Amino acid sequence: MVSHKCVEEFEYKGYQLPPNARAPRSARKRRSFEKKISEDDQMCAIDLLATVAQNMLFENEGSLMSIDKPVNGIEDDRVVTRTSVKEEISMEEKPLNPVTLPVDNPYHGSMSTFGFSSVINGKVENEAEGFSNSGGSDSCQVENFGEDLKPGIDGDAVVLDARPNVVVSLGSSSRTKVPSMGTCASRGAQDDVNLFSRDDDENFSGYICPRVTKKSPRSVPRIGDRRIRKILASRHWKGGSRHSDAKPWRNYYLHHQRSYPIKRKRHFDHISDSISEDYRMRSKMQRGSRTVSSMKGQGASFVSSGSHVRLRIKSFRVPELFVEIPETATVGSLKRMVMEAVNSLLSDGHRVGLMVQGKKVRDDSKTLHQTGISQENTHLNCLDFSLEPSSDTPQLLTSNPLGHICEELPMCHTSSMDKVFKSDHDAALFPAESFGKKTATDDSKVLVPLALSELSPRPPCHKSKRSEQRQQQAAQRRIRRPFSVAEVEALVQAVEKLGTGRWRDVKLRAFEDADHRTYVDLKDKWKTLVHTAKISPQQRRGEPVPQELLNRVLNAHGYWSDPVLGRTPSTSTICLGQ
DNA sequence: GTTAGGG
DNA sequence: CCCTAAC
Repeated sequence: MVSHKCVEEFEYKGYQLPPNARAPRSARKRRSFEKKISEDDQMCAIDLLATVAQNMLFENEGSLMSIDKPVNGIEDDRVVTRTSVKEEISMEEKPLNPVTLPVDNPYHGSMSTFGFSSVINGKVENEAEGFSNSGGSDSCQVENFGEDLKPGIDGDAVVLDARPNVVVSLGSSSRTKVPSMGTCASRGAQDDVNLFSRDDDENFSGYICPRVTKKSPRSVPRIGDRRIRKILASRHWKGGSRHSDAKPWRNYYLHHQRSYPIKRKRHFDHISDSISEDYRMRSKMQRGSRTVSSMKGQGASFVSSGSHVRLRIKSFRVPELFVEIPETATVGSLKRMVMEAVNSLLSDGHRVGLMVQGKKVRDDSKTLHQTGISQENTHLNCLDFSLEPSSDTPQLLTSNPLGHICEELPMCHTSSMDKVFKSDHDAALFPAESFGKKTATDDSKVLVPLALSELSPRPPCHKSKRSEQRQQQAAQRRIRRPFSVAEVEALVQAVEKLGTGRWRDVKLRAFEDADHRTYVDLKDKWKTLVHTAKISPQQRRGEPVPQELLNRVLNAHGYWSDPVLGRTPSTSTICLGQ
């Protein structure tokens, strides 16, 4: 008999011809799915916001930050500092204005004393959505917003690039000085947005110092961090069939329904130390703070009598969060998102990690003294508290259908992006242009990176059905990262070589180190490149792709899509026959 | 896990 | 960029 066999590689005009690679897979027609997102799926920022706020803010003595509330994994016997904090709060701080959050429906605007307002270009924008109507003590100061959130600038969205440090200060009766920390401080002061939230006595302050970077958002955090994505993917996205290595989030980005659920990172059990460090609570032992008398039960081995350590958690940092919000959304909506972000940082579901002089202390049974925390070294700034994900149930996002509030929030879409405080080495791939390119009918959005912990808590929602949970769980969209010309070049070259059906190979070949580019991304980009190449230059958007590249795109596309024409196997091509 | 294609 | 279906 005669065997017919095609050899492995072909080559022609620089194209390498893999076996059976040219003929595109037969087109598959799919039925057009109705939008499956029901009303129930819609989640509004206010849901979580209010819920979380209710959960955490005003428990017990009405302390704004209810550190005192037991957090998962925290045992009374070890959280000395927790108690301390509590005591300090109760001793030093006046209670907040009580806020009534209806138990049956916590979602309806009772965020009074914990609202954000903003001053944009010197103008106070008061939202009318019951957000900061706390008895006249408006609570926000936004300095130097720098730019308006003006709609319709060529379709460009305004990017508020916040590498914020939400700093929550506790335990000071004096006016809270929000410490500048981390990237915030190093970023320069211009165009910062400071959002303060506080009660009448300013006992609490959330601080966000984003930078308005419509021009050069170079400090966008990486979203595609491989490590994170792997964790996420492995833990929660088994069912998804997406880019397996990068599937921490789901898409609930409902263009047409204009309802954008808050997307938050869930927390994951084995988040690494380095991650949890992002949630570090820095505490400084300070002399002169009030006596903390809550070492009960632990005093056994605690050095000499009366040797109390005075701790004060002065602040902690939280990582970033992105809020994508249309320019047409209200200021109140934005504030709500910020609010939600902050709240989510503070609510429970986490445990506290402790580091002493850089070393993690895992043994909860140790005394402070044994651990090296003593009166003598309280002056050392050697204690780090971190918020770590509790190891129990995974984080589930839930929401309740919320008709009318959703209407007030035509579009709100929060996406917690990457690990914060990540290096900026990927930031270059996040050019400003990335936020434009929307059709006239497409609402521009504003990306506001905010602080948010991917340890975001479980909102105390009445999660009823598992399906709901799943839907809520899905809530993260990767940030848009337009391809640079260089990337396009690399892509084109790879496709020329490998063809249009081997995206994984393309990825490996040309984008191996680009964690944020999955092979699906590459495939998608190629798709758009082909389209771009076919339309007139006037219709093109974004950073112009050199015509030469587009020509190559068309060539390669035509070449690889035509199963017969356009290629004349040369060298190693051998079809064995007869 | 990959690939293709619609949204 | 996301999602699903088909491999």
